[in-house]
Amino acid sequence: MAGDSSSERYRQQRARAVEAAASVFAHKGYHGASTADIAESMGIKQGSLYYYFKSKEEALEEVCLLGLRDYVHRMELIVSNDQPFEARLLAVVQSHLSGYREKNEALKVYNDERLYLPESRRRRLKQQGSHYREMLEGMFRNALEAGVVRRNLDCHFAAQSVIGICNAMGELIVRDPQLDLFELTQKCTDLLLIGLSEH
Amino acid sequence: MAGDSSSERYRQQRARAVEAAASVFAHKGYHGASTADIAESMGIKQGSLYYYFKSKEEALEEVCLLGLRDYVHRMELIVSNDQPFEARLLAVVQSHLSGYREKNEALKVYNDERLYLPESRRRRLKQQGSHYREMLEGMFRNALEAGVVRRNLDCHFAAQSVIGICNAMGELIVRDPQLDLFELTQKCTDLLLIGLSEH
Amino acid sequence: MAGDSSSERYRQQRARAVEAAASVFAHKGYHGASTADIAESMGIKQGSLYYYFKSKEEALEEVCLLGLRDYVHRMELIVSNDQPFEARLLAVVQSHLSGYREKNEALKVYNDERLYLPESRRRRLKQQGSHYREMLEGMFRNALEAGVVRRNLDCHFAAQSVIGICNAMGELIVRDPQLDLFELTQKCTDLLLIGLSEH
Amino acid sequence: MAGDSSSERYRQQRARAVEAAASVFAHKGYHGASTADIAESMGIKQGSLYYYFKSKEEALEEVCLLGLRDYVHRMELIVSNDQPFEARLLAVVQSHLSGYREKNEALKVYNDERLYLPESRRRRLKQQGSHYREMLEGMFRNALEAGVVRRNLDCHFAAQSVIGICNAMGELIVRDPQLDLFELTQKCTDLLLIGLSEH
DNA sequence: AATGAATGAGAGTTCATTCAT
DNA sequence: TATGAATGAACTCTCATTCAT
Repeated sequence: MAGDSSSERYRQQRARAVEAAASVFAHKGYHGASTADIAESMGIKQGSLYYYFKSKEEALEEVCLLGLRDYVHRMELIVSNDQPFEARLLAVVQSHLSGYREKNEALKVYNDERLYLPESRRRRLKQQGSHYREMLEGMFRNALEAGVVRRNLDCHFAAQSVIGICNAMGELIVRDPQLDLFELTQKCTDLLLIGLSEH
Repeated sequence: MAGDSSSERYRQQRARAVEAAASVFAHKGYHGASTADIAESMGIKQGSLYYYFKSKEEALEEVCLLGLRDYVHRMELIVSNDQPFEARLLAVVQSHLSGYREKNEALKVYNDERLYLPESRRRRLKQQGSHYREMLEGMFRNALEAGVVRRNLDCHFAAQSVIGICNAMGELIVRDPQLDLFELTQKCTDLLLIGLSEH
Repeated sequence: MAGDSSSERYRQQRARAVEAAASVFAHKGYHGASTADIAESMGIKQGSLYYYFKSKEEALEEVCLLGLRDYVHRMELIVSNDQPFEARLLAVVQSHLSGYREKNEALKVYNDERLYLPESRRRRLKQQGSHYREMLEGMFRNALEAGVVRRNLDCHFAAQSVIGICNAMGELIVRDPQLDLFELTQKCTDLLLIGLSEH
Repeated sequence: MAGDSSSERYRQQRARAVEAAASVFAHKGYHGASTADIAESMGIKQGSLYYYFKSKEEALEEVCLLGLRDYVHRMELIVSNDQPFEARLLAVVQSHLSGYREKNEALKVYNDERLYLPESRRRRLKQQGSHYREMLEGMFRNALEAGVVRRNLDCHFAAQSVIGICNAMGELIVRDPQLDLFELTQKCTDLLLIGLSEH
């Protein structure tokens, strides 16, 4: 009745495992978290975790992948849209910041812990991550051609700054669940567009 | 003869130990680094480290403190100076970014690893850290009164953004030792002051 | 209709399980092999193995028993036959060596791994194993009475030697599937009968 | 006073560790033995074992190396000696059999467990092991030229047989500490030289 | 001031085993 | 008859820490 019950259950539980790992890694860091923590957080015993992951490292990789997935996907939507630069930038910031709320902690883990993955595992991540930054850079290059950003703008630097600011806000967002994301998004976009000074 | 030779030597070695710990923590993270790593990096044996630190945790605390010390001190100098806002902001950014180069890796450790300290140990750090942010906020409030920044500016957010952008650049700086700090400082300050857009 | 189908199937599958275990134990050793290895080797899942064995230990016992069964049986045939000593010895060697090929790996497992069985389980094996050696010893005693072997021969030692040489060859046989068993059998028998020296 | 005390102690303890490992592996097999068993057998705690070995595998390698060392060395002496073939063969057998007594269990471990070492680690062993068999083979080739062994003798097979018989006796020797090695050596040599039959 | 040796707690991982389905 | 899921004990290995010297 309920569909492919056999592997369906597995997929569900594995998804739960990834989320549990995301949450634990986000709060304790990769090395600070134990597999027992993860297991407990999803209500199974430590050894059982290995039914879903071959290793702790694989768990980290999955979490990072999850963190990136929607994030990259949304960027693709934004870039393929036909809106003015300012609107796009707002969308980027909004997507990034809201990521910290919804997609709970996986994105934070990607930002903070991905370096603990061995080079081999990081490759897939890098592709997606670079893709993201390149799309952002491309957006700035378009804006440059359109004359809506400063002529001397270093697009690589600009992309990095957007990401940097958003990440800095991530700390605040995760720590304070009451924070008004709408307002924060505005402020970030304003800062990026017109800076802090009076005209 | 040559001064208080016995305890002088101790102070020197202990300073070396803190630096060694800073370097190792910066590269491997607190949990990823072992006391053996630290000892080796300063040319002594694992056990000997405990002559200088009571525990690994204490080492982390010392590193964080070191990371903050000059950083805060330089901010105090900047704030007490009588220069225009733009020059001060530039000085802040410059101080922050150059910190990643000179003051070795202690600042990076403070940023990335301080959360692994238990609440009790974090108190002293918080004082200094808050002090820093408050000085920065104060700087913005002064600028607000002087009318050189936007009337609706959220000073707390502004301070956070400055720190966030600088931290984001830290990644780049640590990774690429050839990077031109002067140029980067300019770009950051420009971004913060006038944003990315044309006018 | 086609016979007692239900339990017939069971018997077949169980036989397959014993053979699978034999193969895996022979290649990886008892402790080096996992129940998952065995299950995989017969195309079922780990848990299903317990439908055929109560424990891994029981599997080892069954394998050893299998390894001995035909081996002992053939010895019985040889001993009950009315041939001259030389022919009988040849037959023994042939039976032993070909055992490594045909009766797959169960005999090798008996030789190498039986010691991991607890005393209680080893009892049945010992009976059969001793029986084998005693038949061989008896063969030598007959030959001694018949005057076809050296007068001072220690029959116990002789039996042990036959087994020892054959086992040593077992390594070669299992490792090299091309090896000519007929030739090897000749060589072993020659060695045992006339030694290595010129007359 | 007592020599290079610092590393001397270490060397001694490490030697004890190798012997302890030899003994435990010999009785329980590599996979059946735990590092806790080894540690306990030398009176230290499990973790401390890793002060002497980087891994359990390294321990196995060291044991095998130890098992081979004297064994190979004695063969070198025998081969370089200028004695008649019969005397040399006796010496080989004697050396091999007595190895099971004196050099305690390391040789047995080499024989039974070396296959559990990964290819990379086995290389050094193989050199020594092959060296041994080749020296033995060479001895037979010399005897062949001198006409003291059968003209049609397969020297490789002969060498393997010597080793095989001796190993088979090893089981007996280890199990029965009272066994008269001198007598057993004679019997083995006789068997190898003149076989079991009357003339 | 520094070290070698040891410790013990805890980590990640494997695995024989169980059991509802 | 067979499986997927889970368990818990055992195992190898790491590491912060201690201490006699």
